[in-house]
This record gives sequence, structure tokens and C-alpha cells, in this order.
Amino acid sequence: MGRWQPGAQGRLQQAAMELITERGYDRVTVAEIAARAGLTERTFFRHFADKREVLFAGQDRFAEAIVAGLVATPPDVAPLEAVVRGLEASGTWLDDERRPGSRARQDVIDAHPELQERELIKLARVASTMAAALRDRGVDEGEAVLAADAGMAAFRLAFTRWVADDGEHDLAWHVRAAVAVLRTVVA
Amino acid sequence: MGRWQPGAQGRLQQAAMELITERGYDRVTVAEIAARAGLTERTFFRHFADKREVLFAGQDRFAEAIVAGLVATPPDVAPLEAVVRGLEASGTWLDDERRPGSRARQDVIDAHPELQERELIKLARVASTMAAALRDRGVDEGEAVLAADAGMAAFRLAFTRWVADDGEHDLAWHVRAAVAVLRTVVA
DNA sequence: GCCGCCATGTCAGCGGCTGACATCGACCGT
DNA sequence: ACGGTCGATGTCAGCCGCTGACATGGCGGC
Repeated sequence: MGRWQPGAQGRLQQAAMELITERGYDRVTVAEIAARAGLTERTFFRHFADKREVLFAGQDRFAEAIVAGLVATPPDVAPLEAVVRGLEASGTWLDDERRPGSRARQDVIDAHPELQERELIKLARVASTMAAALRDRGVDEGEAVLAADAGMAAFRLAFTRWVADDGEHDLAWHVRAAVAVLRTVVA
Repeated sequence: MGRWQPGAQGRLQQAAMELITERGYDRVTVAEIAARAGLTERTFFRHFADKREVLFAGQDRFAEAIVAGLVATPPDVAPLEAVVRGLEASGTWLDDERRPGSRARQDVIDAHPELQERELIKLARVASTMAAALRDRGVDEGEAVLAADAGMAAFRLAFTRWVADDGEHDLAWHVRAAVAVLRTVVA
């Protein structure tokens, strides 16, 4: 075995979730997280840009899945529908196995405004990327932005319901349901 | 005259905007802002919860105007339309006189992710309050959330265009235009 | 078998932010 | 007019998030 235990990043994430659920986000210091992972504070900041980020790493895959799902839809599909297909694709990452983890993580986020800020900007960036993809296929600027943002609003509702759902429906189902409500309310 | 110069909070805001436009948000310390305002760092934090907040104080009035505008609409008005009337009411606060200031402020925010986070959560809170007001008048939970969030998405687009607009149209006009696009894209 | 790489450690330091306590003009009641 | 309270500010000590600079030492390539 090497000089270092492998999986430093994963150990940091796990240590962080443990300590935070025990004591709450703001009663845990980065030094404590690092210590539980058998590392130092400095190393924590080599793996995560800041303290909040330890709870959001891995979301990149999720964002990529969404954008890939959008780009994969034929160009003649209407903007909002293309966005929805992208959002549905998130279900390949957020499958049933990840639901309990997502729930625990969301509870932490919901209890801490600074984490909500981070979540909001992450989702806004995904929406912004989707809007750019729509523009690339010729959609008008305003329509692109609104299709992406409205779709993301539906996704947020869908995610909330999926997390609370006891396995009855998957995320893609909730996305479809939320978009149906969106269409009702905007009509 | 009293022991202290009046308008400490306003002086802090002005000093902050000056220094930030001169040097950029992250090259200005709170102590420097306070010093230019003739105060101490500790006093800064008595007026603003954190460094970012100095750029967002006063938005409370704006949020109140929106919610008041929503609550004032008759209960038989459809949810999204009620939201739009609230958002239009923001124009009473963000009038033509405030446009240059809004523009300068928005440039700073757009250049600093940490400030974007703060802006996003502020708007999300307004949307959340609007959703609660809709629920209070009997609108279904999901419809309320989506009407508020979709309306807020339109507002963000409208605000962007209003800030870039050279006085041709007011904010309420841009809100109406953005909602029209929203209806097109969601239809 | 040597060497360079790279993940980690160590250390010093800045800036955001907070709690505790002191100060002293303004205002109020008598 | 006087005493007391109040409230905005100052002062100070200190924690914690975060960063730059430099050191260390197994591992893999040559």
C-alpha cells in the first residue's frame, strides 16, 4: 500500500456528511472534517474549492447528463420539450439507489441558507448551459432563457417530490408531471 | 449635532460602491469600506449581516412591493397573472431614476459569483413568498410554486432587458413582454 | 537503481465575522 | 436642571475559512 490511503476525496465527503448530520453544518470546522478523514485542512481545500463544495461534488456528472440529454434531442423538437428531455436524463444519475443519499443531503441543504445559495447557483448554471445549447440550435435568446429557466423550475419541484416519494415513481416521471402542471399554470 | 454623523448605513453603502467599482469586490476589505465611511469594521457588521449584504440592502422594499402587488389582485385572477401583477408593481420602486444605479450594481454582481449566489437566493425568497400568497388564496401547491418560479424567471429576463434599455420602456413593459415570450415557449 | 512527479504535510498570514464590554451624547421623566 | 436609561458606536480578542510558499517522500518511468 502506498504512502497515502486512496480515496481521499470520498473520505472527506463521507466524514463531512457524518459530522454535519451529527452536529449541523456550522458547528463543524473544515479541520475536523479533514481530521476524521485522516487528512489536514490544507488538503481539504485541494479537493474542494470551499467548505460548501464538499456537499456538491459529483453534481458535475448530473449536469453533464442533463445537457447531453438536451443536445441529443433532434433539432425540430420544441425548446421546452428539448429541455424536458434533458432533465429527464438526470434520472440516469439520480436513480432509485441514490434516493436516500439525496434525501439526507437535501435535508442538510434545506437547513442552511449558505448551502441553498450554492445549490441555486449550480442549478442556474445548468439552466444557463441549456439556454446556450438552445441558442446554438437557432432558438431565440429570450425563448431559450425562459424555456431553460421554466424547465428548471419544474425540475426543482419534481426533485422535491421525488425525494419525498417512497419509490412509487422515478425522477423522470416527476419531471413529466411537474411540466404538465407548468403547462396548466402558464396556459 | 449628535455624537455621530447621521446616515451611517447609507454612507457604508456609498463607500462600498465607490471602492468596489474602483478596485473590484474582492480587492476591498470591510475595514476599508468602514474607514471611508468614517466608521469601524465592527459597525459595518452591525448594519449588514455580511460583506455581500451591503449591495443588497433596500431590496426588501422591492420585495414588499412585489408581494403587495400580488396580494392586492382579486382572488379570481389566474395564478400567473396575479404573479405578473405583483412583478409589475416592482416598477414603482425600480423606476427610471434608479436605472443607472441598478446598472452599475448589476455589473458588479455579474462579475462576482458570490454576489450572484446572494442575488439568486433573494429572488428565490421573493418567489417563495409569492407562492405562499397564492396557496393562501386556494391555489394548489404545485401550481403556486410553478407560477411563482416561472414568473420570476420572466422577471429576471425583463430586468436584464430593462437595465440595458435606454429609457424606451419601463420595467413593467419588459415584464409583460417577457411573460408573453414565456407563454409562447411553454404553450 | 536513480529521478522526477505529485499528493500530502507544514507553516504563516489575511480577511470575514462574532461576543463581550466600554463609551458617551440624546432623550425622558421628575 | 438633574439623573438615569438608551442606543449607536468603539475597542479588543479570537475563531474559522481560505491561500501561498515550501518541504517531504513513496511510486512509476527510464
